[in-house]
Amino acid sequence: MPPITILNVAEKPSVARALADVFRQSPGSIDRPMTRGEAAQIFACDNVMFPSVFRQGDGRTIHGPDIPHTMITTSVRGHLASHDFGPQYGWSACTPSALFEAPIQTMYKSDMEPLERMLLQQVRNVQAVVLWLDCDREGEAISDEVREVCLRGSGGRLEGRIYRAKFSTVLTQEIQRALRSLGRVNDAFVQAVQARSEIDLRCGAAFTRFQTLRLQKKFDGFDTGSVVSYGPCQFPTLGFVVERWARIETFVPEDFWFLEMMIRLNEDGSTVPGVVMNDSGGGGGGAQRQRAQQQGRAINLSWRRGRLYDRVLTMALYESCLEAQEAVVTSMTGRPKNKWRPVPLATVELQKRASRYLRIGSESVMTAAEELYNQGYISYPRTETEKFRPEFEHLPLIQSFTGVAGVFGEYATKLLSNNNFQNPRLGQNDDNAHPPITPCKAVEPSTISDQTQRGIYTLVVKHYLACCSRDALGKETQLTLKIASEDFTAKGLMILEKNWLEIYAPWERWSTGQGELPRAEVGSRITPTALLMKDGRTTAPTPISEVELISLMDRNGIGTDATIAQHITTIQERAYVTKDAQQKFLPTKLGIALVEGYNSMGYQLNKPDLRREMEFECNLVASGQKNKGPNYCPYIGKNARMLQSSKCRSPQAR
DNA sequence: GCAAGGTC
Repeated sequence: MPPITILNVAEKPSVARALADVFRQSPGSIDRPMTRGEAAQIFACDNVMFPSVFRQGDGRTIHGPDIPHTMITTSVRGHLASHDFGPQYGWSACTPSALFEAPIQTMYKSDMEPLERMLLQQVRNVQAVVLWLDCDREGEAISDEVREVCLRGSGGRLEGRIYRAKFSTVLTQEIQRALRSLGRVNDAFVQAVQARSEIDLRCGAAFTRFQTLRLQKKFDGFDTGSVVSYGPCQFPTLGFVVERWARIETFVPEDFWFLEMMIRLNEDGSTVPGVVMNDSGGGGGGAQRQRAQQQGRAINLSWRRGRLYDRVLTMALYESCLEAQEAVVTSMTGRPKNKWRPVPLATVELQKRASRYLRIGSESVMTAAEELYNQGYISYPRTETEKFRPEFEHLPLIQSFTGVAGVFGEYATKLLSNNNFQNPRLGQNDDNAHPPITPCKAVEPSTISDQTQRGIYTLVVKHYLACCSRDALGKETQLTLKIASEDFTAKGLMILEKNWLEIYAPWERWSTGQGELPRAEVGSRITPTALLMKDGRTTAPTPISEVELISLMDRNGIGTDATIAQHITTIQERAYVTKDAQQKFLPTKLGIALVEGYNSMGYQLNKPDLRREMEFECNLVASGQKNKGPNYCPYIGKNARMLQSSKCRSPQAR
């Protein structure tokens, strides 16, 4: 087979650049100057030794021997196509529920048109196309969009010559492997994404119009400029905020009682003698107790039962303890305890940690991270990956930090000496498209002028160095005493080696409680210096924090790592929730009214279940068990029926 | 004037 020209298309410029670098490194290849079109960079390289790609008569893809190809490499920027209803389905042109049936048009928005033109032009001169879009479901759908444009541009000439590469990292070996095992676009994945997209558009637009128009009609002076939007992700997000608020509103405080014990022990573990509990002050007891109270170390023990909501019962137990006078040491344990270093950093965890440590909102985190990524400070910031590939070279990266002044330099130097470096732990998730979020450039944070970016960069570096460190080591001692029928315990920790906690200070600490406890002998008797019955009252939960909100969304599959922050911003922009001075979220009247309005009609739209059901259905489509046919979606049916139901038609009557 | 998903 003669040498051919192959067009390689990536999902984003960074991957295109990395791919082009791999092609360039092929021995004997001849690099052509990069052209920068109006839409994207286009890299060209002649004489690249790679497997020849072609299709057999039966449609199967096989690879031929390595022969020199010309590789043209470029990228799109996410989705090429967008979808909307036609002009005849404008706001005033139809009833909202008509949107469940209305035809949907595919178009290329103005910012994507130049990319479309570029692809149309490039395919004229190539004999094959390889799609290097991210290897996730959304990437498959974008592959389909690119494929469609390429077929159109080639007038069908490239039919059967458009291939899908499956790769998880842009490294020479992986790219060669991918070229030897080229496949086709997975149509089931594409259908699943299209189904999800169509449902989101139909439901979102229909309900948004319904709510907006209905509320405008119903309330005088309703701000006509604002939209009362509904979305399958924004609504459950609002639901989490309202749910917490409702728990606070309906909270009823409860009284509780508990016992507390204090003892004194000498550091060698021996008991402090002569302490009389419950002493009335008569005789020599008072002076004796005073002396004893200055000896040894005071240790607080907490009640094994925690708390009781029954005063009389607590009182009875308390009295039995007072009567018993003496406590017996029932166990004394000391065991090594480690505090594990974190797993490599993914997007959602970055957002949570930035909120917790730096009080930066998730949307600002992503803006700053994006900017840091564009300037080459950190790796791609939108990833689920929590494990490094085995070939990742940690030592050179850590080495690059040894030259940085300040804590980074000092810690990196330490990490490289005395075998301190440890390969990072493997987290659970992997999007098979990107590495975990990692620093790419070693600098002193003070050289970054933007405060938010500086904070995020510092966090990424500290987290990475912590990942490459040893676990923190400690020794935990636990002392248990029994008095009458009741058990009391005290825990103490001694930190032996801080390791990763050293670089993660001051954000991460390890509470040592009362420090290492003196070793008391099992069976020895101790008279407490105090035994108290205390009371307390349960307090209402606080409004939901951003960290909690992100966790709930993540756990319930509301949004993705790249969109969670956007949904949180949306419900603020729509004036459904506000953020208070403590960075906690409270629903507005409008937000509460929307959730409770649907609830009172019997529709739990605030719950994440609807989204989960829909994702489940889409998974069936992705695995080929279901079709995205005309009647593919009970979700749409359910929602259409709801909007057409009498409850939604005449809310005034209710 | 609507969604959520990519990416910048």
